[in-house]
Amino acid sequence: MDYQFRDLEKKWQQFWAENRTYKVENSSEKPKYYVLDMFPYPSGAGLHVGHPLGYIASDIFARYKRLKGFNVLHPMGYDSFGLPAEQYAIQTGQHPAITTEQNINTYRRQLDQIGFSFDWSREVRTSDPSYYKWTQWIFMQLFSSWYNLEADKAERIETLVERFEKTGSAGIKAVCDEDTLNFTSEEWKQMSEQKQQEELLKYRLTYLKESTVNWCAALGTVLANDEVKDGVSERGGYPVEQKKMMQWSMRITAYADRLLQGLDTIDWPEPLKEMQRNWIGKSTGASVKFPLEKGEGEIEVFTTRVDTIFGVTFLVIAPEHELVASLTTAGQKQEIESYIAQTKKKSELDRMADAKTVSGAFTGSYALNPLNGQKIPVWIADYVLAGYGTGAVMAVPSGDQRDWLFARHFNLPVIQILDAQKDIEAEADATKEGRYVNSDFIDGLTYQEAIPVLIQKLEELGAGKAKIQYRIRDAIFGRQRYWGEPVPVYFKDGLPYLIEESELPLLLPEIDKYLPTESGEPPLGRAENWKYQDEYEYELSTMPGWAGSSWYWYRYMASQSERAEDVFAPQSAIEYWKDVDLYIGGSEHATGHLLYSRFWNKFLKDLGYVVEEEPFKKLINQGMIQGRSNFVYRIIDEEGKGTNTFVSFGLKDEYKTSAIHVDVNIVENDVLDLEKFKKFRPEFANAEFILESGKYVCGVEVEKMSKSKFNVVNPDDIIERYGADTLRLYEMFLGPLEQSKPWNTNGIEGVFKFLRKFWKLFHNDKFELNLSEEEPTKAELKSLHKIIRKVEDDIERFSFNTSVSSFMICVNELTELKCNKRKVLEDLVIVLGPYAPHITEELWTLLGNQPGTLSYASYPKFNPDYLVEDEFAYPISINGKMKMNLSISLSLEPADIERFVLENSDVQRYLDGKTPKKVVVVKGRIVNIVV
RNA sequence: GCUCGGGUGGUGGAACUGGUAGACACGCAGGACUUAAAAUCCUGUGACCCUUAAAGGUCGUGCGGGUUCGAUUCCCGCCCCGAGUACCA
Repeated sequence: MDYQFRDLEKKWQQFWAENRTYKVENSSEKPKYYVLDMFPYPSGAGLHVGHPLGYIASDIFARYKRLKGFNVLHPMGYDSFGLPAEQYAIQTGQHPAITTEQNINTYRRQLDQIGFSFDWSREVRTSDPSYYKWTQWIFMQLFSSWYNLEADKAERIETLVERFEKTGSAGIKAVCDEDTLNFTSEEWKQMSEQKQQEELLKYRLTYLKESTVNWCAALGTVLANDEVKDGVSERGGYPVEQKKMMQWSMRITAYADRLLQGLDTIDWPEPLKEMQRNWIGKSTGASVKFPLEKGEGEIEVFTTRVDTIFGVTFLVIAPEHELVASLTTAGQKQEIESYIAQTKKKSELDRMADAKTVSGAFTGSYALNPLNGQKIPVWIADYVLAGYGTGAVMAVPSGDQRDWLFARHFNLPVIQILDAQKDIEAEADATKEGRYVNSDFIDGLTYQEAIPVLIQKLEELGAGKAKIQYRIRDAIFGRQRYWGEPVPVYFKDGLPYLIEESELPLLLPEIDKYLPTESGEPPLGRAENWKYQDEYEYELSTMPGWAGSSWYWYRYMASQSERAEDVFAPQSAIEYWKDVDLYIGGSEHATGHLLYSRFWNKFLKDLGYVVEEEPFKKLINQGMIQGRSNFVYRIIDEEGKGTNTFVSFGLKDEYKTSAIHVDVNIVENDVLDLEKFKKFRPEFANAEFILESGKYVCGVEVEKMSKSKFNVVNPDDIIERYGADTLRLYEMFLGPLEQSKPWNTNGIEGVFKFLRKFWKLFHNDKFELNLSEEEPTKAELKSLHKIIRKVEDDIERFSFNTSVSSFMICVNELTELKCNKRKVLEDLVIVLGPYAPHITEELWTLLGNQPGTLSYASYPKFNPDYLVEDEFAYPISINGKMKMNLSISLSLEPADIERFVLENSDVQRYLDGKTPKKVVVVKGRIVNIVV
């Protein structure tokens, strides 16, 4: 039979499903291996050709690991809560659950067609109540915990209550709100229940807080910082404003340092780790209090250069700083007010664009340098951000360029502080070299010497202390949305209480419309009779998109039968699978999903529910597949109107034209299918063409893959035409996995031809199975063992594209050798299996093996003996330039090789009578003659 | 600005620790088979020069230097493209 990929692929997909070929158990003699993909959000558009790239790579890896004798967990599911389904619901009135279900069905059909070896019995959907029950449960654990800095881990809130009862608030080191009270154990016991709860909320790992949030009126919701880009919402591009609201927050800051430390223990791409480090933004320095010259109070600043404190010539506080009003003197009032008004007008965007222009205003007040009593003017300026540190900085113009520019602009003094500073009249010099000058008691010291002296002095004076500052802020956890997990909380006397664990899941109630209520409450406010115990208000916001994805890899560990148990995943399963060995997904989740997941994982570990500190041991980012748009060029007449004539790309510069996107699916190798083009749009029905060499060549541009650009390629179409095995191989063949690249179908024929050629190795000209039982020759074994080793090496370093090339070389060689020997082909089938599972399953059975056993065969053992050569064609170079090859026995030693080479008549000819100055011989590598 | 990637034929890309640059594939050109086309197979294909041909030569991995017998690979300086991030004190 010819290579009938359609029948054959359908047949095997059905076989795998019916026989549960890829179902995996939570125990095995074999070592475990967990291969995870970032699960998709099931959008209405279905999969395009870019989505499966990572899935194909992970599937190859999973299949390879099975062949290598591992018990492989390789699951898939859906991140099925999210905004698009809700937007669609608002427009159409259809319940998001229904459209989500439909989209999932499309995704499943598309995924199944590609031949993935997922264990579908472990599928998860974040919007399924049996799943979000446990998302809610984790929320409850966070609510019931506090972060004990002494133990450096999260603990049950009961341990905090015990300490309050025993010794009051004294000596408690916790990550908590700033406004916690000081009380004795007696005072604690005297407090009302209400008061106690209020106090405890300041310690809980998820807590209510009035926060300034990114409010998007158009979407009717609050957005996380990473959902806002350039002052507008990432999704939809609507304006975002700052608004104060009571919000659920997650105390991720408690884990800032552990999240940073952990990065050194995991095998992730360096750029991604760097992004997380920047996001966490740890800086080591000191906080210093500058007392006010007049009246009570002080201004606290954070600085990483406390050593420059004697160079401070002014303080700058953010325009939003709480002291601005009280510091402003009558004389400066007008100036300050007009400056604040001016900054308020500027959007976030303008502020960034304006980075170079210096602006600010003097408050009229002074503070005192705590170390020498110097009078220091206090200014406001918008280059100081209210949200970072204390919203106030000490300005050292000689050491900081921004301060320097500010000083120049407003004529403030610049004091040199280190003798190594260069010309500080020209610009600031932030050096730490040299010895201090103009710096009182640290004069003459070096940077290293000065820091401890200063810190000690500041502490003595009570004017400051060493401090570590983080950029990361607590994550806002509430969304004023419908299609998300309800928060398992009700309110009594204005304070939040958890519902009982036995009452989980708290189901998402039905509502009439998916919009906020008239009074501006979230959509859940529309639910009728939705009250806890018919009495108390439920929390009306829902959880953000990242909640469900922050722990899903644990749910996969629970097998289908274990899902019924009353736990998110059985302890035995967690102890068996432990963590994800390989995680593949896009780098766009660097500071969202991947940070929150690490946070929840550490929290679950602290409470003893999971065993590993880090959830994802190794991570690979697959590159983005961009679209490759094609264009036709319509000729424009003198009046500037479009004509009905289209000119080929190479001739377009001879005319006035406009470029029009054309559907890439009617273009092949950049040549337009004219008939299909005429049917593309009615207006083109009578189109005329100016061709070059009989063809219409289209223009090309790389853009995002999107419907409006007519450059979306659907995997279904590729599979229909070439089959899934070709799609899988081709996606890998396209280039290195981690590199972004435009999708281009131009080379796919080559991969398809390769599979046909491979098929032919097993068949004669009449397509009858034709195998030989003879012993393989040396050349055949060499070809086979080259590929055995190559694929092993390639897969281990995630270089899938190079294996595909090597398969082609191997099949070319075997075709040349007319090799149809079972002993060679059987091993080759196993090696190719992970890449092209359908064709290999078919051939595996044709070879006489039990159907379905290929997936669990053993990867052939590489034998280096077959690759041993006794001769090597040495490249002979003269002055480093390759001239010729000479076959020389590998048993010869360099001295003999040198003699042999120099005696050779062709070499003599190249030397042209000159005597070599030096001959470099590297055995088995190269000979270089220097003349 | 800072951080991280990346610049190799007409195209996608290969070259793993410094050792034959351009594997493999697409495209293109020519040929075989065919009434013809598709499919398939064969040959050639970095640029330039020389030559009837065989052969040979020069240049060539973004640019300029350096180290080395030898550099796409290592070092220094610069240019360009992409991604992330940003008055972070």
